[in-house]
Amino acid sequence: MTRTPRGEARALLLGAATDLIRRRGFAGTSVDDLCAAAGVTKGAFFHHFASKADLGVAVVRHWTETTGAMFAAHAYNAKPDPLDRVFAYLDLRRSLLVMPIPEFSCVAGTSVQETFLSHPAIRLAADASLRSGMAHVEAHLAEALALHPVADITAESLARLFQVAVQGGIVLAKAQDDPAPAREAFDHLERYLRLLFGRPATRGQDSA
Amino acid sequence: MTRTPRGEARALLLGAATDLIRRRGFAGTSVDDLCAAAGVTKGAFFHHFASKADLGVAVVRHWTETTGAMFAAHAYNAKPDPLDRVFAYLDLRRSLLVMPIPEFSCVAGTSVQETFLSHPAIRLAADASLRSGMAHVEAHLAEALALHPVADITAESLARLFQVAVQGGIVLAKAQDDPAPAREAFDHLERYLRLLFGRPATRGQDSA
DNA sequence: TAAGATACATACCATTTGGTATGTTTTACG
DNA sequence: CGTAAAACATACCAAATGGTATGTATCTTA
Repeated sequence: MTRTPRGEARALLLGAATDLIRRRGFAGTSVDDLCAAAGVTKGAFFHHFASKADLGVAVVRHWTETTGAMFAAHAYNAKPDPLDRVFAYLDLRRSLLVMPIPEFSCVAGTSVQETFLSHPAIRLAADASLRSGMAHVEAHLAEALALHPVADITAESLARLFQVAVQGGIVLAKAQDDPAPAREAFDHLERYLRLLFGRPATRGQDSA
Repeated sequence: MTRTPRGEARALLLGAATDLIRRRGFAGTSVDDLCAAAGVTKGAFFHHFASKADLGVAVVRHWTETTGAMFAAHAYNAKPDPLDRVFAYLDLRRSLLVMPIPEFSCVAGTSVQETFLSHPAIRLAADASLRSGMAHVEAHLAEALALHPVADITAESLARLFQVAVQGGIVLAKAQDDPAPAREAFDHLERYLRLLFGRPATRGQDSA
């Protein structure tokens, strides 16, 4: 039986925490659960994290970095038209919904629901995480608005609406045990954008 | 010191649970916490509820009934035009956002995030709760669509979008410690509806 | 190569957890 | 009135909880 190589305990714990928090939430996941899932001992846990709350902050930050890198690295960022990039981003988000629900649910969104009062540090990390996700779309939206201004609409405001659709979609998907409402939320968001920007769907390229 | 009158322990526990779950989540709230907040002993708790999970199901159901009654009783339901009722409902939801965040956050939405895998009964109750909320708007939306059909749009689908906006708005509000993103989500939703139904905002009656 | 320093593992602890066993008091009702 | 069943309260328990104390192996670096 291969011992877990030295120096990886922290990464293993962050990975396990990402998984378990998405399944059971922060309070619903014990330190022992984390250690067992990561295949490390409690000594390793408290060597790397001062407390469970400290781990919570670290996971949310780690989650922010990994997901941010994933979206930043994607091919659609090369599209010339900014609004095309926005729609491609929506396509990407829709494509993620084929995975099991825990795998597309959001660590930051789940954590902040339970910890926004009890663990301010986690709340702040979650806030930064959601803002980071918004910033990605906001950049494309700002360019699109520069090319085609829309009255009373800012890129930040629309970016926040994206996050609302993401987070709300996850809640509905969990409740219904079905990703359909999340997908549908993105469809409505796309339709809203097409109405705002005056760009009707091209036949065959809209929601498949 | 007045002893808590007989026969009210269950109601007190449901009230305390509603409050505490919105603040700390389901797993983050202990049975002792509940009893202390309700001013009741553990004996009373386990007399009325077989387990903590059982209490969870009961709170979500209780929450569904009370909020459902609140919306059903509201004055705007008497407006003649169904789309006016939809916008009035949005106004009502916006007006709720002046309360502290825990008081407008959703018991069902918060609970289902952490329990959708571990407690199927709670998940089902939360699903029913969210569906109940949707059904309310859906009725008005169906009438509005009957008067003014919109291509590829159903009342159910739009009602789900309302829930997505509600739940997503709560998540963002918690993360930012500010109800503004929730309000903004409703503003966008209203704008989307006005675009779909071809009813521009009347000067002075739109979002204040 | 000696010597910290880092990265773990093991064993343990006080407290909290959900839950139970067993009372006592109040109410419904024949 | 008597009696049974609710509606609680009190006391208790085994397990799980977050956290600590202390040990040991590995790595770095002078």
